[in-house]
Amino acid sequence: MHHPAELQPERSRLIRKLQSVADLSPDEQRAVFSLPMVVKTMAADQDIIRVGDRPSDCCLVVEGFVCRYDLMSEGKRQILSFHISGDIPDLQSLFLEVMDHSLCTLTPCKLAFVPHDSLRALLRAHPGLAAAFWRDTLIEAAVSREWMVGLGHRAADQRAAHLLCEMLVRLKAVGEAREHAYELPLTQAELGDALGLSIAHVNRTLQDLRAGGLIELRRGTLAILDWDGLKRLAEFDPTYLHLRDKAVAA
Amino acid sequence: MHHPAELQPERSRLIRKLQSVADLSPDEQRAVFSLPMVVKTMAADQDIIRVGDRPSDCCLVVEGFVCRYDLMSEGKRQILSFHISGDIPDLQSLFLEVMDHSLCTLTPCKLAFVPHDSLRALLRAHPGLAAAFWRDTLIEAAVSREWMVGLGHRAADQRAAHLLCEMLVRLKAVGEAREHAYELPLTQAELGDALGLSIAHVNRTLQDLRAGGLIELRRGTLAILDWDGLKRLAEFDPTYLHLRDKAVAA
DNA sequence: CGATACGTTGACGGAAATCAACCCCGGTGG
DNA sequence: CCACCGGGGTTGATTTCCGTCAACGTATCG
Repeated sequence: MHHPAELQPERSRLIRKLQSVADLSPDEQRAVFSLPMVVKTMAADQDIIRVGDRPSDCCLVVEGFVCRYDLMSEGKRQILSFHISGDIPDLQSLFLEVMDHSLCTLTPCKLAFVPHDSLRALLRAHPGLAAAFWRDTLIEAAVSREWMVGLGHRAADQRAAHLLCEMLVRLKAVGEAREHAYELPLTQAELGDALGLSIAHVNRTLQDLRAGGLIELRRGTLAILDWDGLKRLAEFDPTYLHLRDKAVAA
Repeated sequence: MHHPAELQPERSRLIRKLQSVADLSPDEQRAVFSLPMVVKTMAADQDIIRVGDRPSDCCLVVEGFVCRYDLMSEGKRQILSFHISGDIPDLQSLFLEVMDHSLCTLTPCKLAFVPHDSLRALLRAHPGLAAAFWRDTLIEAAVSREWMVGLGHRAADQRAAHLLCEMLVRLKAVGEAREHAYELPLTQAELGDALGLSIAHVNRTLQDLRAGGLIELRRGTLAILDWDGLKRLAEFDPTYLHLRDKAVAA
């Protein structure tokens, strides 16, 4: 039986992502191709799962931007991570019954839902895949730590610059970015919720980056004009993303 | 062959910790008891592993406080997590070759080093243990996210209060705390590096908490005088720690 | 006993929050 | 067709939390 990639866009996104993180054997790739999944499209700003839910599926992002977030009293929102094509942001629900944060779409999205049972069977049958997924959750944890460093100790412009660097490298790793440009369909309010900054200050910060000739950001498209300058400002070192292909980090 | 717990303090700390997170069968416990490990004592403020290292062992904390940290330019330090008896703070090195942060002792410590090979063999032979360890790494990630919320959006006193709540629950889960008191042998500088605050402000913040009748903190011993008040201030909800024994979270 | 590390306190400054307009643009409907 | 609306972006004035700096207190230890 054949599973040509062009007929299996969901599964091939997942494989492309896993390949950026670990080395999959042909056998393992085939196993991923036979994972059952239900594809669903969602509008922007819709919750996928909420705090307290006990999901029985995992959600694979096929197209669009998704984020984890947590709400606090007084309506403040902290965005905990951004997720792109190939990510499974709630993989943790395989092992932690109840969600300790929510998941929502930031743009219109194509999502694919995989039953926990099928995933568990896959991991049991293919230890190499289990290792790859585990590795991926560890990388996500590393990204969280890097964000902590930013929130704790970096100034606003460094923090923003670091996020822009990170997204470029991650998007390139799954082939969703050009050399020094990519689609970043986020509002300044969303950036602020991720960076721990007010809307007003995000605005001023982005203008500083523009004024410094580092970036251009209009209508959801980011162009990095001075990659070295941006990296230097952010003190960006992609090691923490633990990507397999070192070329990507150039 | 018998392995009485009192003769195997290192392994029993590990088991106690894993039991707080997952349910181990007698067989799995026995397997953990036969893990080879080399015990080592270290003074306070010593690096265990550094950024860039490629360790071939994992480090189990038997006694003492350990932290992960990352340094920035201008000597700023962000503490990324605290680790206590039973934790394996560098378990990730099983899957991520190169360290993206450092690990150091905060107090004199007893540490036990387990070769990667032995751990890998253990996980291969006991899928239930693999699940328990995976679950534990996911919980650590959840703790990081909770810290992100604090660093991004909580005021200094809430942030400090939240940390104190978290440490109580974690220490109680492994039997290292009394009802509302525990040893917290951290300097204000270390608290500041974790909370993203300057030394001066940590001092003021702790005095606010004292003045509010919430805590008493002297010579490394913390007494929580008003647990409900502290939880309320911190908006502390222990769900994110995903502990098995709900009683602990009271 | 002085050395050193940790804790405490105050004065001052700055980065970012808050509050409040205002602009621009695409969509919608009368 | 234009008026209106709402979401997103921009800007300025003011405030506040927290950092920085500097001094001083206090305890532990060789």
